Amino acid sequence: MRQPVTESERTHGAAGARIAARLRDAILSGEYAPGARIRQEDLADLHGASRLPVRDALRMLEAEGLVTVRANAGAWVSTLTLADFEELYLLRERVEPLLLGFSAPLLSEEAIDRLDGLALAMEASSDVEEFLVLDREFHLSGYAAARTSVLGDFVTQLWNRTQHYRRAFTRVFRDEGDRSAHHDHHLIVGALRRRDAEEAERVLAIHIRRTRLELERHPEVFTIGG
Amino acid sequence: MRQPVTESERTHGAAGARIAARLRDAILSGEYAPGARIRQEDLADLHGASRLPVRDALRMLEAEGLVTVRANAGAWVSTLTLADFEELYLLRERVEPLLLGFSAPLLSEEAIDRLDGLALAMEASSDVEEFLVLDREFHLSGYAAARTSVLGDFVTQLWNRTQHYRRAFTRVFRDEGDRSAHHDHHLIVGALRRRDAEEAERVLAIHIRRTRLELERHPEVFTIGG
DNA sequence: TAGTCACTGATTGCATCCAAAATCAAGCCG
DNA sequence: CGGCTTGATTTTGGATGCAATCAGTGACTA
Repeated sequence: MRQPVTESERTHGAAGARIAARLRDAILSGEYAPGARIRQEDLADLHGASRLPVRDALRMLEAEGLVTVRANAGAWVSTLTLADFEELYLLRERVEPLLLGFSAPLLSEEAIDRLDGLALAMEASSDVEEFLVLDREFHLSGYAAARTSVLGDFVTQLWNRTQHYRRAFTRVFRDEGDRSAHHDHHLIVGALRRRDAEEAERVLAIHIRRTRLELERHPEVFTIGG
Repeated sequence: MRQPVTESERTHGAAGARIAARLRDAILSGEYAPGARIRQEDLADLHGASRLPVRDALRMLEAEGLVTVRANAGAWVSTLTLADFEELYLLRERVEPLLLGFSAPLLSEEAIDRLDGLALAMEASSDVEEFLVLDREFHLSGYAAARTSVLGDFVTQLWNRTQHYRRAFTRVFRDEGDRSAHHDHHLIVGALRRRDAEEAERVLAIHIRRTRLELERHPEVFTIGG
């Protein structure tokens, strides 16, 4: 009856974890589109391994919601309906402020400076892909100081699941010249700097909600993979 | 580029899923204690299968948080620290009311009658194990009408992860003659019957928070597995 | 005597092979 | 001519065997 030491260790076989990491990046970068078929043997050949660690990798990504597996049929990159997306954003709206509450008091001044820089860089950025990277970096860095065992990973998974769809509708919203997102970001940084975690959480919740509501006016975004 | 039909299908190999289901039940029923070692070959022999579907099962349960796997070392039934438990209850406090909000308007009158019956049965129950079953049934039945794709499963996982520790401290709290939990249950049923979802959500949040706060006064419960 | 190192046993991880299930296309029947 | 059934192909699922890694024990040295 020996205890597993700590959560943060490599929990899986090296090969399986490597393949999972690369496939995850490929999906998040848009290399694999939602709905795309994933064949085990292709991945095995690509990584010079057998199909067994590939199966492990697929199960890991399935657990993260990035991949959908059907018995005796195969694996596909997960797709979201509009309802799914709204559900995930309702979750984000409730969970991310909680995580920020854990992180806020532990953020160093330097970390807050970096968040400020990211917010400014986002405003200056004109490239959608760059904006997506900066936005993700801004939010996840804001949570990075939190010492949680499940919350942090869960939030990252929520971001990963919605990544491709964020890409799709960011192209629409940015052209509309919506400035409120940038405004929110600066409000959050300001609250964090004043060590007013409650205010930061409040603005974050509104920030996430705003995106969801805007999306409801652009349901055509969800004609992507389905 | 063919779509996976629907979420609710068997997504895994039959053998792996069967083993996972039985192991899950064994863990939830307390047959395996937190911190207990799980050997692949034992499970394989027990189910008359090879170690391969067993590994699949372990990965599934790891994804659900019930099992902790370390590379080249083995699998253990997950243990929780007091901080972990509080984190999970903070999550429940935010997520379960959201799920109840999805379910409430879709609950039939018969379903609400059943909830009422469960609440009464809990009050009458003197056996801890029976109480745990009824409590779980009460809550999860209350959410059962929700047509969600991730929220419902997530909440079930939160319940499963905390199951063993609920068992441990329920023995303590019940002896103290705390009646507020029963009071909450009836308030929730009443609100549901009046189709006042907001009130039901509010009471549910308080109900979950109360348990967390009570637990903070009994940290000795967490001397269980580690 | 306490700390370190090497060795042994046990357990997991991966590769190969075979079986089972689903997909897809062609042929058949209504 | 369209829908259904049937068969071949493709792809996944599982069993066995071997290699790699880790835990635990004992002896050796300072």
